[in-house]
Amino acid sequence: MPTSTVENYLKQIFLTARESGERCVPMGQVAQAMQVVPGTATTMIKGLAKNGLVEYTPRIGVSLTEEGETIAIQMLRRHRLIEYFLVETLGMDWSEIHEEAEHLEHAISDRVLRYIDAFLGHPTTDPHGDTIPSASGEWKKRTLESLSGVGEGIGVKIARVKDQDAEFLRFAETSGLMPGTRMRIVNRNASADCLELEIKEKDTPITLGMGAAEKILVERTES
Amino acid sequence: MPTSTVENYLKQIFLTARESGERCVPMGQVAQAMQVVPGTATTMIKGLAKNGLVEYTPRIGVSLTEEGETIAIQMLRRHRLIEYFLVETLGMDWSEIHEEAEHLEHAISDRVLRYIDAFLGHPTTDPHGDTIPSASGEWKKRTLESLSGVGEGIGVKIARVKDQDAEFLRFAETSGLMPGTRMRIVNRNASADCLELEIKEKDTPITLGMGAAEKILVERTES
DNA sequence: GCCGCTATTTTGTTTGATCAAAATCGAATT
DNA sequence: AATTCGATTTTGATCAAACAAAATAGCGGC
Repeated sequence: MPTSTVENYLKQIFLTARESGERCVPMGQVAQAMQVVPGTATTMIKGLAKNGLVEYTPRIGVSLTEEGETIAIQMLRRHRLIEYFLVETLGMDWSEIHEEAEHLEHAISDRVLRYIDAFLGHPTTDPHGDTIPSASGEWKKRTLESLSGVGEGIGVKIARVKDQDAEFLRFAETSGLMPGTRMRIVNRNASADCLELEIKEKDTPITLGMGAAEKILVERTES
Repeated sequence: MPTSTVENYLKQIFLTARESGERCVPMGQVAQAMQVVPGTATTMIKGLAKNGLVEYTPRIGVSLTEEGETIAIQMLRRHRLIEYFLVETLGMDWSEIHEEAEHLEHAISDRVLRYIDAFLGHPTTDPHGDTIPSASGEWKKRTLESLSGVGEGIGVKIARVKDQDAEFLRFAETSGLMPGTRMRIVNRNASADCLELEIKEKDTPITLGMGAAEKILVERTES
């Protein structure tokens, strides 16, 4: 059984690779994602390579093997199922669940996870709107675009909120910026670096900086 | 924050002390309860003493300080709340929850535990019939006797099943020997070392060896 | 082609938890 | 009192994960 640290490294490599579009992730980024000094990452990765979980090329970077990727995807599944559970069943606050899930995903056995999955009715997306991989490790992708790139007058539905920062999530929640929310871009002001939104069924429009808008992924509902 | 190993030592000392009625627990018993070699226990306990969680007298044994006891009781609370949750909410099997709870009790944050407690409606006893300490660390004691000591013809209600062994719990469950079950001792045969029981609202009587009967604690319902 | 910057790797330590085996203490038996 | 046995304590080693700081490799600029 991999330790929780190993699981985190694999998950982080997977996420970073997805983010950058590259299969191979340089050591520096691994270290940064894991919040450790570079030397620590090198040592760990050499260990993972010895166990066949990653392929490691010195001075180039690291990529997941089949086996490593399977574990990474399972970790994502755990994380998201747990988030879903904390919000939907226990009624926890959207902004406080990430760190809890981060912890719990390593502690919960497959058995308990199966029961939770069944109890929840096998959900397919978590409260952030991220897809929950199936037990066999597959998931459907969606074509999403960032809110920051959407033009004036376009109607969209929030699909995901990328940020994990509790502060931002609290703000998003109180403003109603959650997955599923439908809205329209009223005004787009590039020089002021902000967007004005009108949330469906609410009257006060919201103004959002581009930095924040970038973190919100949407699907178009009308063009 | 104490590590999970520290928490386990404290819990085990508390439980062993309760069991034996002595405040002070000899090292050998600590080692046995923790399933480590005696030397390991000595080293750990010296560490706990340095942190003010236990009082340690070499060659005599160890006892909990105020602070150590508080932590031990909180661990019991966590353990039992989690067991309750696994059985009542997720519908897990009575025989498989102990080891899960053993694990989870160290992983779940106070915050999540509070939510679980509220979700469950603040229960006061776990599925084994053990009292769940309140958040402030108190609990009511009951006067229980072992089934092995009850005379013929007496009606009793199961209050607790002491064993944690999955095999035994499975047997107990399929036989209907669970907390709350009412029954009567039909026959008591000291030389055959067994008891014959009649469970209320069932017709086939059950025969139980004294070893097993000892693990079942009951309250009298008639005398 | 050499210089120096940055990213990476090496090396040496630390901490927590464990084991194995050797040393030692205490009490019961002779 | 001396002996012996069982329970404890000490000692020395290991393992995983981390850090700090020194060593090094690779690449762009001159």
